[in-house]
Amino acid sequence: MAKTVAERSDIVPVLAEIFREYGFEGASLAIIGERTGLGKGSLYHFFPGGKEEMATAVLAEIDAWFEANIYRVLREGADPRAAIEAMCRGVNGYFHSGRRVCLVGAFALDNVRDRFGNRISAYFSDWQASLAAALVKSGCSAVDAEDLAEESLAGIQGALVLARARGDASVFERAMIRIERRLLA
Amino acid sequence: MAKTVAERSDIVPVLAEIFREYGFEGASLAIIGERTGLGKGSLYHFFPGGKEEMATAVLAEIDAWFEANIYRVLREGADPRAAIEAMCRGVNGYFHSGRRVCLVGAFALDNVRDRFGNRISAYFSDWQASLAAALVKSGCSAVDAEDLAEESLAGIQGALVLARARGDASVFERAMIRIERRLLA
DNA sequence: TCAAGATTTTACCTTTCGGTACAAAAAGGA
DNA sequence: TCCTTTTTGTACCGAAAGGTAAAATCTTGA
Repeated sequence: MAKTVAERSDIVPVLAEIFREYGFEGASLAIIGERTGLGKGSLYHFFPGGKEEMATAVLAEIDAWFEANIYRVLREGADPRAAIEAMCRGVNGYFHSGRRVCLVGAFALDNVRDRFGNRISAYFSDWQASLAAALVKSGCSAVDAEDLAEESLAGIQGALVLARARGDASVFERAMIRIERRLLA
Repeated sequence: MAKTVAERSDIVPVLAEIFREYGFEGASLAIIGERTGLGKGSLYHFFPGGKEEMATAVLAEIDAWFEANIYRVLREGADPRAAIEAMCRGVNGYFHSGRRVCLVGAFALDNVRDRFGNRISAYFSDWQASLAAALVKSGCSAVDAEDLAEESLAGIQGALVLARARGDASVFERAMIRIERRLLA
């Protein structure tokens, strides 16, 4: 197999950032080509399915990152409180303290939701389930854990919306502090 | 002035629903024409500025609705606790208990945010300010009121994202109950 | 009734969209 | 080396996008 000048795995993060900035429909092949430095030929060589396959790859990578860095720690970490703290730190870093948008959330509000419905739904389900698991380990009842996890996820997503709407990332940082405090209470 | 068969004011709500469903870019003139029953000629007669003017009109109408039905009551209502309860009821109705998306929030995450930045930003600022005003009247400190209002708005927006992502409107209803309880505590 | 304005129909324009075809070019292994 | 496979460049396609122009039709007040 020929050595790839540009690996598929190198392109996916660039695609992710493009989709975050322009949305699925707004990310034209012209923009994608420009930002990745790849012509249509190369793009369709790596992603024969076109934009849809690109977005699927991006969502898969996001899913893998959260699974490895957030969900697994929450589910399997020895110290649940430490895992929750790590989640808050990790999430804050991932969203660049509120300056970066959640692609999954943006897709959920967009009309592409139907196309990627399963992945979008799974992203939040997995997150909520693993967070609730950590909360149960730290002494919560199962019902309270589910409820608190759901509230926290909504708080995060909403804070990202608000931060972006007002052009003020500090909204997100304040939200994360509130959420962490409540999760550890 | 000739009697208008279809008033501009009759079209705006239809446009709003279209933008909610398809987003700004996704709402093509073909779809708009089909759903409003108006040809391009009529559309450009009422909205010479094209899609941009349509979206501006929709945002203005949303703003007017919230000002008349939510913000004003919060600011000027005699009983702040009753005003907060009315807000929760009104918001729950407006978003169809979570089955309807917040257009302003969706625009905020979209790449059209820059184009309508002022209106998007004002929507949330006005909401937060009026809610905080009601909280202060009900005994909150100014700082706590701002913080609690911000948290509530984020909770609402996040719940709309989650409800849409999981295709489960009950997420939103649970969130509204939590938020109302906390606002009245 | 009739002129003036408001509204709609129809046809058309340019640009850009996602996607395809295919040949040229690299790259690697034998 | 040379043959195979992988990767890229270029040209092209039909469809759909947003928008324009102007004639035709309808409404209404005088």
